[in-house]
Amino acid sequence: MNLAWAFLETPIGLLRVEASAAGLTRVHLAGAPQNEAEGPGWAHVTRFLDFAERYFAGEPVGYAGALDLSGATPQQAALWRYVQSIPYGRTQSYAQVGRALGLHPRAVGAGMRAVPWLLAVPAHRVIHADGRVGGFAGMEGVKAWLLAFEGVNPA
DNA sequence: CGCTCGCACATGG
DNA sequence: CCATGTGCGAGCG
Repeated sequence: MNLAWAFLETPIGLLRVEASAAGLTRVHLAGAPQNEAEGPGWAHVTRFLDFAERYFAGEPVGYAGALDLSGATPQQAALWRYVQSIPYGRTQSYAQVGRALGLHPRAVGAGMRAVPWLLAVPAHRVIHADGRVGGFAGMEGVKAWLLAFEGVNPA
């Protein structure tokens, strides 16, 4: 697959944004920057960069561009699409998401773990039913930072 | 109250 | 096969 990518310095670290012609394929924290690569998905990359810059500037925006779901299972696709609809500054528990989609709470956690896109799919807005932040692929600090940044009560 | 245990689902290593 | 980004109910101090 011919991919395009770019890097963006943000308050939570260096972000690497990657996309195919179908949409974003990955958004994650990278150690060191590499050369950018334009390709079929470049438009998706720039669209995300625009969103990210506004997000970190404090605007209550959400990424509404395309995501490349070619590698996702049906459950993941449904779950991620649902999570993408959770509005800025709001949170929902794993159980709530599970009830909305007919999935076991634990299955929701499993699905969230596999989210390939930081920010594009606001996985950080899904927390424990009792208010605890929960895990975040080994980066709980990032999750807590994002929630605080959006003005969510620390709990 | 607070802590532990067991169970249920889906995914990735 | 096993350990997760969980929730809920039960049991025990």
